[in-house]
Amino acid sequence: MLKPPWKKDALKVRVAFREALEGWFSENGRDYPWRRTREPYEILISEVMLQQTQIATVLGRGFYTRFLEVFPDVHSLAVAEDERLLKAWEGLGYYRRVRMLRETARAVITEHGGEFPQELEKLMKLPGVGRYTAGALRGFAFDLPSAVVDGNVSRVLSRVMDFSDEVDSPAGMKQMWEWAEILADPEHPRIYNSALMELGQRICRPGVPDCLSCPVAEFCKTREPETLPVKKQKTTVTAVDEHALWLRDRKGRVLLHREGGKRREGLWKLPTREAGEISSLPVLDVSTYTITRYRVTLRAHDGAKLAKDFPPGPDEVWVEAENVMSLAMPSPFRRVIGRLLEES
DNA sequence: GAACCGTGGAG
DNA sequence: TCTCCAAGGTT
Repeated sequence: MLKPPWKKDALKVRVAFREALEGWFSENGRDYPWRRTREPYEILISEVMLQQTQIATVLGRGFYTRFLEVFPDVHSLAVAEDERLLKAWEGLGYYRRVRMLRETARAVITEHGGEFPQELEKLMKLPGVGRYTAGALRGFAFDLPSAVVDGNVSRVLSRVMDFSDEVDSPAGMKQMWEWAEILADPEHPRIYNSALMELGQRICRPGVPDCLSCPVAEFCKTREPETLPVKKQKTTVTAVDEHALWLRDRKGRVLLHREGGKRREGLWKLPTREAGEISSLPVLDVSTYTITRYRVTLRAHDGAKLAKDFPPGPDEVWVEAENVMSLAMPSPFRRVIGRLLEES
């Protein structure tokens, strides 16, 4: 599968590639908090936080440090209550991740005697830990041989190997992992994996990469890096309307809805209704947000004119105004509720 | 295999 | 305003 310059003297070329990459990293690698620890628990928290989330978001808003202060080890996380758990994750999105983190903490305790396993297969059985995160844990925490493929790595590899098929199809991912395994450095897993990912983040960027600064440019086969990687066409965005209710009782309490279901259980929002039920009520606030393939226009309607004995629906409860903002909410609702509370 | 799951920054 | 997409995983 390998082509020039990778075909001839394959082993020698691989070693040279690793050395160039690791040499660059040793001079230019950045200092992140999760690179200062070898605690698998702390590494895991960082990896899960960083899934589909930029480093600047995790670092800039203090999520990582704060989470570890609240939940410093698997034991504290294993017994975390929903409210505190979700509050520590509020603003990061993908709230199921933190729920699975708690499940993983419990599994480490009950199935592994409180210590993280080191085998890839056992790591991948932990909830929310897939092939990438398992490989990252092995490499970063234990410095054991491992390959990683994330968005950075697949971009780097697609360019280095001039791979113009879709990288995010099952076949494309299979190819990425194959190359990642071949190229991985069994002797310096931690440094090599860090270097490869940071190269993708800072040099081999999306769009137009900084090839003049690239330490492995001589190994790179593509002539058109800006055209790679090729990704599957995304589904079109659909516009939808969401009608929420802003309702306060005589004591000033606010009616909120606590979500059920597996994915969003425990997150608080304004009660929502079908358009026909409340769309004629005055609109207090209009905002838009995007969730998966929907662009949502969220209207908060004034429920003051509804019957006084308006019956709350299931999972809808009155919350003291001063407690509202301390609940964990999806960001769009948090913003709306914050605005409406200030106005009144 | 496709859909789903959040959010904020960059261009 | 709009699109892309970021240290992915689950269903």
